[in-house]
Amino acid sequence: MLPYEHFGYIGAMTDSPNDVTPDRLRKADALPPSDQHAQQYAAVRNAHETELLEDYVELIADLLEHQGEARSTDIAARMGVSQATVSKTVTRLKSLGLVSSKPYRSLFLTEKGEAMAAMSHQRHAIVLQFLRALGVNDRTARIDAEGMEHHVSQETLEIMQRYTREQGGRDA
Amino acid sequence: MLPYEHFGYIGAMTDSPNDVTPDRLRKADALPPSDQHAQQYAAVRNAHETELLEDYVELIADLLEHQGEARSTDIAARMGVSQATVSKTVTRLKSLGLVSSKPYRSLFLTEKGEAMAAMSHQRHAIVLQFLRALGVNDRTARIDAEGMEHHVSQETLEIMQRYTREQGGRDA
DNA sequence: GCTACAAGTTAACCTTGGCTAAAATACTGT
DNA sequence: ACAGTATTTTAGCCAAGGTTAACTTGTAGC
Repeated sequence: MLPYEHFGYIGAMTDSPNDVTPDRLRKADALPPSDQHAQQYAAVRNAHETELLEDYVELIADLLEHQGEARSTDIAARMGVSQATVSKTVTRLKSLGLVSSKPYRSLFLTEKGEAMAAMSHQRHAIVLQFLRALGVNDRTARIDAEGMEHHVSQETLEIMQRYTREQGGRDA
Repeated sequence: MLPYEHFGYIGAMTDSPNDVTPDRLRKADALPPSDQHAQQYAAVRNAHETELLEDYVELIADLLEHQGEARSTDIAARMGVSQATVSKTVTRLKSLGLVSSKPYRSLFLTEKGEAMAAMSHQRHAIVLQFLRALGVNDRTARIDAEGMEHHVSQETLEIMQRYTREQGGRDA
């Protein structure tokens, strides 16, 4: 079954009397020019390519920090994936120069990997904190942040950070 | 080259003196229990499965509305992808009962497809308007919305909608 | 009504990210 | 030290989403 089939959204929101969309937003309904549109999709496809890599590297960094080592069993458990899959992906991470390890041994990050992990971690944290500052429930915020983090631009991140700061200050 | 390599983010944000994260957020640093963590990733993988399908139906609906017909050339151009790819994906959409068409003819949405498109379109609009209400530049907002929309939960969507409403009212 | 070009399809290939099952290596306890 | 268990890797499978190149179908113009 496809997700939307049990996602009772339409009835709840269509033709809502609360639609106060200002006119300046109505233009959202027009199609952008083809080439710009294509670039939008390209950006998403592009993000997808690095998503998984970032997730791995981020997780490895977390494991190294919190448990002292990053074993593929743990990664498999945390990612909810088989160890074989982890092994294959790690091979790819190595070939990209993000991870290093000797066969059958625990994993480490290269400098490049650490840079990526740090960036990823920050982005993740900013998005998560932003969602919580907005008032999203912790559990939901974590799930949304995991999915959203790879698609949030630098510009938006900065705005989120500013918002969180102001909001955090307000109820502190 | 990987995207993060030209994304000068770390220097700008690490150890910022503006880190006023309240203590209640510090726990974000701890790893969640393995099984919960796994569910987060599973949710993301799940979203990925329907993402492309949603993008297609949404685009087809837009084309039907704005140009009267949805031809695969246009889809290919707007998605920035070859026609062969569109053809293959459309075959999949048909087998899922989302799209209908006779060979070599223009595409239509089934009821199921329309339902999905409507939901997708609303979600997209909410996220896009939210980002703009936050103060994100239009162009950036479009790109971010395209990527984020599939990862935003019902709960967060409602909060975004509320925020947009309040914010929209404020400067109207 | 035929010819030429545009649009759609099919075939053959690639990479990624899953899986299971089996083999190789490392670790642990007696 | 070595037997048994746990971990990691490898092999072989699959589907999705891309590609190019070749083929089919549709449509316009003369």
